[in-house]
Amino acid sequence: MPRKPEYDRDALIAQARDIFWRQGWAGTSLKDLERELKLKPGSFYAAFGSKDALYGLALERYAQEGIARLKALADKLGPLEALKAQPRLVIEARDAPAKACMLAKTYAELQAKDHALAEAAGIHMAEMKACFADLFRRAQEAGDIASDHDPNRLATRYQSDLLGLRLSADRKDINAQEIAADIAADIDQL
Amino acid sequence: MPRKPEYDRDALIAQARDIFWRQGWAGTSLKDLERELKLKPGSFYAAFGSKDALYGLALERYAQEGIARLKALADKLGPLEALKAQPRLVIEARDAPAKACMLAKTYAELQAKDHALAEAAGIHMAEMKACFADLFRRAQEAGDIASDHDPNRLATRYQSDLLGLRLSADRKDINAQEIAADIAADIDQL
DNA sequence: GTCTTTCTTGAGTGATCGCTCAAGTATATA
DNA sequence: TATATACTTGAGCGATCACTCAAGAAAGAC
Repeated sequence: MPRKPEYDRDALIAQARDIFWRQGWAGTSLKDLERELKLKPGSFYAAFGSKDALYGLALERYAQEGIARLKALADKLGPLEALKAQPRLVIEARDAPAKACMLAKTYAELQAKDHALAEAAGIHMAEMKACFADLFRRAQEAGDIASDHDPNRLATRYQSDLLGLRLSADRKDINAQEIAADIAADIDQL
Repeated sequence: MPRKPEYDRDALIAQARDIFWRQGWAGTSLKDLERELKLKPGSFYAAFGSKDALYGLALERYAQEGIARLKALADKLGPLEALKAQPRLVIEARDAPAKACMLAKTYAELQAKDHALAEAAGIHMAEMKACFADLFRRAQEAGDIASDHDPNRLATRYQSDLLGLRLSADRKDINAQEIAADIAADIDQL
């Protein structure tokens, strides 16, 4: 009976994710979103409810796609090679709005205020860490990594290194390729 | 002839640094600063000129003290042991308003907008990186690190690892002590 | 004490923030 | 074609943003 929306909700969430990813939470105003998503305030609020709600959707999308990409990589290369390839891949993504991780940026920006979005980012980072731990565990089972390492500890260090790499990759005076190569080389030493 | 200000400018800058460090640039309003620094708007603007100007002073103070602390540590322990101790020290600082590096937080928050403060943060990070490179070079000269490594590359990776460590240290589900120990252990492998 | 200079105070500036809502418009059903 | 049901539009809401400025208070110079 009624008319259908003119926008593609999924595409708008992806677009919002890129804007938030680049500019952060406070750095993105509703004016920015309205202009980029081509939505008037009324449509925006009918579609998403609030700026925070849309940010939450964008964050969830970001995390889901990140995990899906990692799992696809592991299916293709196996756990060890996936872990070695990931550092290079995350900084080489040409169409990404920023090198730094959106989860880390969100957490860093909003944690001090105990914002719900910071908590959500933390949960997503923990999920990602669990994925890394799983890959390390499987690499051990495959005999590619010595069994005397704790996979959770390896994953924690690995994720920390990736966050640092991605932060550094946004700087012009940094050769991120070298860092990525060094992180990958560390995995071969295990 | 005139009257003297009632505030201690240096102390105010240090206090502002802690607030900005914790809450970020957009996350800190002038109301926040006025309340914490106990300055009315008039006095605030007479003393510092603008929110950005004070942030710049706070950032410079942060960077200077960080470098001074590192150099003092190197004087006390020597270059190799200083590099090994630094990861543990930065996350153990109990009175710090945040574990994450203020330079990195500033850069991540403001880089997308080409804000002058992001550029300043980038310059300070480059200075810090140069300090690390100097320590690696001296550790090589002392025979503590194999001479076939490029000290600049070691410094880049080391700084990246430290940034990741400090970001991770603000999370509750992370054992930052273990990451710090692993970073220190890596240096012994060189 | 008087004057001069500076600091302190806080009401108030215009701009922007996230957000609301009533009116207008388009479309699927009857 | 008529009606019901959404979607679209944009003026405008109160709150907060960074910031200003005129008036009052305090302290050294004389």
